[in-house]
This record gives sequence, structure tokens and C-alpha cells, in this order.
Amino acid sequence: MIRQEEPCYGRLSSTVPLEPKVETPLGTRLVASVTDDSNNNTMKNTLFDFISKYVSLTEDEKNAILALDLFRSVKKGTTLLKEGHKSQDSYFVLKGCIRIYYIMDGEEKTTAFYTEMDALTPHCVISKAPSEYFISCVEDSILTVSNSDMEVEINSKFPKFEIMCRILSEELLAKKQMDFDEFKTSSPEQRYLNLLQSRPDLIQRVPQHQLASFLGIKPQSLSRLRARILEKK
Amino acid sequence: MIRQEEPCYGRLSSTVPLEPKVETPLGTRLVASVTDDSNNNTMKNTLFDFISKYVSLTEDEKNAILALDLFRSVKKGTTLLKEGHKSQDSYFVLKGCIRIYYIMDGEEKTTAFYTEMDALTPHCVISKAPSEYFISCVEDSILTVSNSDMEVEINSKFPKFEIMCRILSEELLAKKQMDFDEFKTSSPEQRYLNLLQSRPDLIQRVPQHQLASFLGIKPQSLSRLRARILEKK
DNA sequence: CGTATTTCTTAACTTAAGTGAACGAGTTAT
DNA sequence: ATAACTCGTTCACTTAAGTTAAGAAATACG
Repeated sequence: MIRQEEPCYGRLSSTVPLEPKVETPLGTRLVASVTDDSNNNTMKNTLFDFISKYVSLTEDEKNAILALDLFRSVKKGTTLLKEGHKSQDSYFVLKGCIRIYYIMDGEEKTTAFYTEMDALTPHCVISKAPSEYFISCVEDSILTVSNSDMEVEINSKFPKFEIMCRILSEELLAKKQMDFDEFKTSSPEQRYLNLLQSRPDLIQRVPQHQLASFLGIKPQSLSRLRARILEKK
Repeated sequence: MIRQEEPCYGRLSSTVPLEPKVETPLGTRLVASVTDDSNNNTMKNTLFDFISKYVSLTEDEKNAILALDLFRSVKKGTTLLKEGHKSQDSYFVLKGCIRIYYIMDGEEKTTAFYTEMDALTPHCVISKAPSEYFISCVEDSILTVSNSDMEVEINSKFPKFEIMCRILSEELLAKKQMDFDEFKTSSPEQRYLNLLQSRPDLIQRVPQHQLASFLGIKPQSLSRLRARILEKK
């Protein structure tokens, strides 16, 4: 049926020695993965470039962020969050792809993909209740993983971050509403064609059956729909 | 086809004299409506009760908000925002109901309803581009209407508001994702039954054809679906 | 390397939504 | 008062998605 995935985390070029930990209730190990410094620097720049679109940071502020040791490399298939579990972690995708999915009647329903430059604060972090859904890695990925405490700390130290978070959330909310509107007002075929325009990469890098539920249909329907589109041309 | 609606605004018990204005490109009038002080006080309390869930305000801060003269009463049918127009206005519904709708192929597609205690910052305020959609009043309503400048001013004066806006946006974003997920993973019939549970008032106060597009289907399908549900029982 | 598993596609059939049209009830306009 | 219009419902028909099943293609794994 559904393959069980092994959580597997790694600090990215941390100055702190890498210690394998046993942590989750299910006893799955969090293991460090192999990384290199140039990769790490690329990721730092990616993060700071993103932030600079919202606020400009001093060196002190950049160092305060780096001191939080947020970078993690995560293997394809890793489950970051499980249904029924509590979590305080928010994610920012520097490289790779993660997804939200539900298991309903023994079937996976993928509802969202997060790729490069996408930020995700799971609902359970906000509601402080057990999670309704799973989050897992579609590809080997590099993420920042930050918990609520870190954010409270950094926000109170640097009001700039508070502002950035507000602007970012407002933007994402308005965009989510637009995506939702587009979904409601179009047919599965239109949705697929639209995705082909707006996120062509997703169709390449993501399995069809995950794409299908993302489009609100069954895998068989997506297959048929694609065939229909091809013969039209 | 589609009835043209007359914009019609009114300050609520304002200290400023009520001046009818001619303002929109279409030359529609913005007229004051009849209100009374007790109503006004109720609305103030509703607003401050809402805010108090996020931050606690001093009298000074409350007065600073009141000084912005945000309250407006709006008649049923009033168009608050038109497709193609730019706007800086955000809304908070104290009483009544407003909706977002698109006009596609000469047909209205309603994608969202905002009722008591709902906040709405239109996409065009964030994107600073012309609006993709309309916003209009489903019922006679009382709103707060605030523009970006006001928010910048009040946020810089009272960092508390910045924090409140951040928390609120984060909450709304997480909730919107959940609503979107529910929509994607259920059939029109399930969506209707779910709405019956979660927002039973909406089904009473909103016309069926608006509900239909909100549920992502045609009015005929909603009618049929309701009949189907009835005969099942 | 070959076997097992997962993933994708195809097909036949069922079910439900889209379409176009018609009707009655209620509302608005003249 | 009547004509025009909106709104919700119903019906017949079309189209597309859900379901079940089977097989091919790709991938994972021993």
C-alpha cells in the first residue's frame, strides 16, 4: 500500500559536531548527511537574497540568523511531519521540493508542493493542535527549519523580522486566495493547462499520482486528460 | 444580464460632516446612510473585542484607531472594488456580508464570502496592480475600511499593530490552506454538506447561484445536489 | 541480473457535473 | 397593472470524472 518513509535530517556544514539523535516517538533516527562548504555558502546567499527583497540586513543581523543554525539537508522520502503529531517547525525551501499530503481511506491526497523560495508554516504550528496532515520530501532538499521559539526570539531582538514576516504572510495569503479562486473557477483540464504555464517544472519533477490529487482529480483522470490534450493538438 | 450596482458608502456617526462625493470613474455617488450612536458604540466594542484576542490596547491606542475614522455603513449591492481598478483599501466586516466575484464569459463567479469578524486585504492592494476581481456587499453591512497609508502610520506608531497583523495574517494563511485542502479533497456534495456544518448561516443568507460558484459548480448542479441529499434522508 | 513493487496508461462501465431550455414564483421597473 | 427580469428548479442530453480492472513501463531491491 503506502511505503513507510524514514525521517532523515542533516545539519549543513555545521560548526557543531554532528550527533545522530533518536528523537521521534516512532524511534526513527535523525542522521546527518554529507555536505560541503561551497554548497552551504550558496544556500546562505540564497536565503539572504530572498530576505533582501523584504528588508535589508546588517552584518549583525545576518550573523544572528546564522547563529540559529537553521540549514538542514533532507533526503527524498523523509517525513518531516506526521498526522497526529505536534510540531513547532516552519520550513523554507532553499533547494528541492516538499509536499503536504493527507491519508484518507488509505489513499494519499497531495494538496500542496513547496519548491525553491517557498515558505511553509504548517497549520498545526498555528493551531497548536496535532497535525491533520503529513509533510514529506519529494526530492533531496535543503531547507531552513525554524521553530516558534527561535522566531519569537529573533523577532523581539530585531523588529525588522517582525515586519518581514508580516509582509510575507500578507503576500502569501493574497496569493493563496488567488490560487484558490483559479482552482474554483476552472475545470481539471484548465487547471492542468494553467499549471503547465505557471509551474512547468512541477509537472516534470513530481509523480503523476501526486499531481493528480493536487489538481483535485484521480490519477486515471489525469492520464486520460493528458491524452485528450495531446490528440487535440 | 448582470445588474449594475450603485456604490453607496456612509460614515458611521462620524464627527466629520457627511459630504456626498462623486468619485469613481463611472461617476457613481457615495452617499451617507442613516446610523445612530448606540450602533456605532456596538461596532467599536466588536472591533476592540476582536483586537483584544491578539494584543491588549491602551486607551491611547484605542483612541488612535478611532481617530482614523474607519467605520463605514454600506448598502446591499454596493460595489466596493471593481475589476481593473486600483485600490489601497482593506476591509474588516463588523456586521453583514461581502463577497469576491469575477466576471468570466459574462458570468459572475463568486469565490469568497466575508462575514462578521472576517478581514480582507484584496490581492490588488498587495500586488499594486489593477484588481482581477470585484468586491460587493451581499447585505447591508458595517465595515472598517482602512488604506495602506493608515496602516503604515499606525504600525510605525504602535509596534503592537505590526505584531497583530503578522499573527492575524499567519493564522488566516494557515486556515486558507486548510480550506483549500478540504476543497481539493472533496466532491461538490461533500463540500456542500461540510459548509452546512461549518457555516450554516451562509447557506441561509446568500443566493444559491453565488453559493454554487463558491462550491465550484453551476447553480443547476447545486439545485440537483440538494434534491439528491433530501431524497436520501 | 531478475524479481517485486510502484507508477502510469488504457478500457469499459457508472455516476455526476455541464449545457441548453423551459417553467413558475417572486421582484423590479415602467 | 403589466411587462421585464431574476432566481431557483426541473428535464433531457452531453461530457467528463470516478471506479474497477488489467496490463505495460519504470523503478527499487535482493
